[in-house]
Amino acid sequence: MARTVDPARHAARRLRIIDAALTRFAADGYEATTTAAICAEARIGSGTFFHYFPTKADVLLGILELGTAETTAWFDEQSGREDAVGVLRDWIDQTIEDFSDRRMAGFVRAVGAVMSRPEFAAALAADDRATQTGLLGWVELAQQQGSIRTDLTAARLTSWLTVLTDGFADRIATDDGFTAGAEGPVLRDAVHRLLGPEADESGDVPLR
Amino acid sequence: MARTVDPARHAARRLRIIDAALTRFAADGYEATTTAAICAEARIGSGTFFHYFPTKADVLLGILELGTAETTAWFDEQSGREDAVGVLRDWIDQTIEDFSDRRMAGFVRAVGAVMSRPEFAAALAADDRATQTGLLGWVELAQQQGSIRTDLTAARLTSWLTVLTDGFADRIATDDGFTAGAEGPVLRDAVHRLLGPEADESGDVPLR
Amino acid sequence: MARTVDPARHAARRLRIIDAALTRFAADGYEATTTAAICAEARIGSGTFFHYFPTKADVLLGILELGTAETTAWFDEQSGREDAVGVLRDWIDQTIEDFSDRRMAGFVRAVGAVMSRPEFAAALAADDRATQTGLLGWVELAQQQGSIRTDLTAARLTSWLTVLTDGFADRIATDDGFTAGAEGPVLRDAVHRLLGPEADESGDVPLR
Amino acid sequence: MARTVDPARHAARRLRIIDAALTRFAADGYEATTTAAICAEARIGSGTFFHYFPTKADVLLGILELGTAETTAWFDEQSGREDAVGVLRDWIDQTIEDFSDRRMAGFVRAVGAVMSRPEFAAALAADDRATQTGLLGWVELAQQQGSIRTDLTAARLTSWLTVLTDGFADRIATDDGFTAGAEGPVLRDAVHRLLGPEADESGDVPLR
DNA sequence: CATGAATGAGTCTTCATTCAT
DNA sequence: AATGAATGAAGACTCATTCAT
Repeated sequence: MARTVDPARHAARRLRIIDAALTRFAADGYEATTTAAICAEARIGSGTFFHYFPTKADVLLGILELGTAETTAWFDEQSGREDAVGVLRDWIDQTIEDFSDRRMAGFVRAVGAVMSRPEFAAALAADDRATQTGLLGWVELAQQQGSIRTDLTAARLTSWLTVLTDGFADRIATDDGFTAGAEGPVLRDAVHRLLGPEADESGDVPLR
Repeated sequence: MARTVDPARHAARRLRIIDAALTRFAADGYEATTTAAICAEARIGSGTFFHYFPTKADVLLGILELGTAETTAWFDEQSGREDAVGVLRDWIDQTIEDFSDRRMAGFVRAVGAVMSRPEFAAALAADDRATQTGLLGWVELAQQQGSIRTDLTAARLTSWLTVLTDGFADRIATDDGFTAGAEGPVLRDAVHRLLGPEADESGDVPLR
Repeated sequence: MARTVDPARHAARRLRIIDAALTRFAADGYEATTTAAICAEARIGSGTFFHYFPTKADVLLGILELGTAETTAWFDEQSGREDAVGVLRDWIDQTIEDFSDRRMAGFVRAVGAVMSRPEFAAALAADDRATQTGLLGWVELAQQQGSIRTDLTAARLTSWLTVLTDGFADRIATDDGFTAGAEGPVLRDAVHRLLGPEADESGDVPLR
Repeated sequence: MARTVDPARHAARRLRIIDAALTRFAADGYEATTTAAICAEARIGSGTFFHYFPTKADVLLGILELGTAETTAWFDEQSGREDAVGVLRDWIDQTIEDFSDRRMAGFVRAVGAVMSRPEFAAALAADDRATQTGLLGWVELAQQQGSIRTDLTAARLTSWLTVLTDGFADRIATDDGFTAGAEGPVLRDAVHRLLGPEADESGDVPLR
């Protein structure tokens, strides 16, 4: 008789809206996506949407927080491992897998444009921090283990890892001929080259 | 008798609007930028804006076309050179210089979000094509000259060059501590590493 | 569970907007009427207006279509009658009654000015066709029955009936002293005279 | 050496603008006609337009005043004539000729929609008054001469003459198959029938 | 809880008009 | 006198959000 709110049902519906919003944001960008479009994608009424998220901005924040949480969780899972280079390699593989869903690459571009709004800037910064922080420890360890170059600080190397993954996502979003599947191995190789030991002043290397 | 239209004055004013729009787009994104904000930035009335550009979209297209034209012009200037690797090195330097204006990095992110609109997609594709085409010849030449790796096609290598520069721009836009000036040398080194000869199956390289 | 949309309520509201628009169009003309004025007249918010009609033009089209439907319905009701002249007389009476609402006369003038826009031209042509087609059969029958002149084709006579009614509407809209009530009998007489048998070359009739 | 203002040149240019405006108003209606369109039609710059007419409304007023003046002049020319019916017949012929220029019919419809603006209402009323006043004397005289019916006052008959001519113009503007040339004779006949002597209670006339 | 009709603030864009040349 | 670049007030329309059912 008592009306029990089913938390599982609530969470499922929330996720469904988040997924619909992710799809639309990735396809059209945040500003160009109307709440009506999200509702249509999620097959719900507009009233329902605002039951779950007080504003449109909150869905985006919800997505970003989810992403941040996943990143944090992933790194938590790795804790205890000894093979720093292995963790970094697994992280790259994870990134490639994430971007195999083309929506993801599109989404990353889409939200790039809303960084200017403070509400989003904070969430994006938190997301970035989760990745940077998560990586930093392993980069440091890899350096201590002598597995990777030490001429740059661990922090800078970490930033440069994201340079590669962000550029990878950009390219997937831009270029139909560039897919995570086909170019993933090159990404692995590129990271390897980036982290490799500083060159001995050997001879005739290109572009140095 | 009639007042002669001064084309120089017209072009100057047009450029001023383009510059103002670039500033606002970079800061707020395309959609979030109001025409009123562009007018305020350019210190003109709204009527004047639409005197120069029939719609808000046309300013963005104008900016993109300008960029494409500059890219094309730059590669035209290099024609006749023999040192493919030198051209690539200069291109990197040019890119670093471009992104020393932080607006540029912000702008690149900002327009990433509007790719979904066909009108912009075409212009962005043209822009991308100008860069890819411009680079392709030099990458091929460098390969023929034995200066860079040949295990990937010239086209793929070219794409990967833009992976690096796009990621570089993203990072500048995202991370206040990451500047074109400070990280430019690392970009040069990263390109060098990316293009370097395929590794002999030596031994213990990280992440391979 | 879901709230059932009440179609009656929707139709009523739609009609209310149409009525408000008719009032404003008749008073100020189509172009000079702002959507804000229609909303004020209908006591609704601007958003509601566009909820029912996607553009301002669509309200006008809605009004015209309603008029066309009413004309068609009226003629459908007459089908089966034998007294062609009676039908024509009733049509005149109906016209007089319609124009007893001065808004109607004003509205007719108002939309005359927008004929140039193709979207409206089509609707106005359809409206005109409904009247002409509806009348034509009865005019033909009246001719066959020998009740009216036959020196002009039925189609031309039909056109001339609308010359009279259009002119009647114009005059009502133009001249405050000219009302449908007072001049209706003259309209009936004028139609009678127009349709009367061709004059035998008798003698001294004016203006012939 | 002295710059003499050439009044003839000025008047000619003014007329050219009036003619251009008439063309555009007739085609598109007053509100939908932009000053830019008038300038393009007249092959002048926008600045020049406002040299001759302080506002867009003033061109329309200029056109209307010109029409009123022509009407007045026409009736002035007839003064002294004895054949009232002949004058009315000539007036009808003049009307037919005027509407042989389809622009005129379009123009009449076009301005019908702007009656609501007081500035125009006054000019249109003046125009109407010129016609009504001009006709009234001849209608009265024709009645005194026993040439036309006397069961309606001269003023009402005069109004009904314009019902016919207004309706005639409407139909020309509405219906491509209805031209002043082809239907002019019917207009003459219709006026004749309208003004003819009251029917003796003869027999079975239609629609009475 | 779920819905979608209603709302109005905010945007892009048009266009009559001004004014320096 | 003639021009057209510059202006900003005003209008059509969009869309996030509210709330009665």
